[in-house]
This record gives sequence, structure tokens and C-alpha cells, in this order.
Amino acid sequence: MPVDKRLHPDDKTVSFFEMVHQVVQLIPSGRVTSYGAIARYLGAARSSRMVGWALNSSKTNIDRIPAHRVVNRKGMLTGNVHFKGIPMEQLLQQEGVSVTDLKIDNFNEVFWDPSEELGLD
DNA sequence: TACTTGACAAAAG
DNA sequence: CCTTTTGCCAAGT
Repeated sequence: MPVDKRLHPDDKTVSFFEMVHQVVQLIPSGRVTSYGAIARYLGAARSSRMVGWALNSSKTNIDRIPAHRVVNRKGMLTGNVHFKGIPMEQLLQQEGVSVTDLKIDNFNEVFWDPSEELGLD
């Protein structure tokens, strides 16, 4: 099933936070994306900062939202400090993502762009 | 209503 | 490559 129509930015019935959560849940295991990529997909290319904040509001609920698959545009695990339990680096490595010093080695290879994978409207 | 917060991004030096 | 500066804007107070 395609992405829920609620992801469309023109639908004000769903908060920006929830739209972010929806997209993050679509990230496949072993792949990662960036805050900016998610923001662009949501039609809010200039709200990349809000994406991370949205994840923060989810209280690092890895069970529901794989926030560890979201990094900044350089592939650095800047959100690691918000993970109380298992650090992002370890979670990613469990999925086969090579990480060194809080930075994804082959970022270009594991990068998953929702705008391309899910299609842009 | 007005001000503050940020898990970012891009550009400049 | 590194640091600083600037633009951003939804949500919380």
C-alpha cells in the first residue's frame, strides 16, 4: 500500500510530528535517511530541524519508531545523545550498517531517500 | 499573542 | 576538513 495520504502536507488534520513518524516507520532495515530528506518528502524542505524534534517527542520509542535510521546529511549519528539505552551506532550495526566514530562509513550506499523510493507527488 | 527551542542544512571563511 | 553564521519554522510555554 502506498504511503498514507495523511503524509501529504496539505492535510492539516495530522500534525507534522505524526507525518514524520509515518515516514520513519517506512525506512527499511539496514538503510538510513536524513532529516532533510524526510522534510523534503513532506513538502517542508526548510523544516529539517523539526524532523529531529519530532523524533525527540517520541521519546526514542525504538519499538514503534526506528529513529536510529535517521541521521544528518553527512551520515553522522547526531541524535545518539538522545538514546538512553542502546546507542544508535550499535542498533545500526545490528542491521548491517557500518559505523565508525558515530558516522556511517558507506552512507552513500545505505542512504534511503523517501522522495525517490516512495515517489514524489 | 509573543518568545524560545532545536536529533538540521547550506554557505562562507 | 573544520568552525561559524544564518535561515528555518512547528510546537511548547
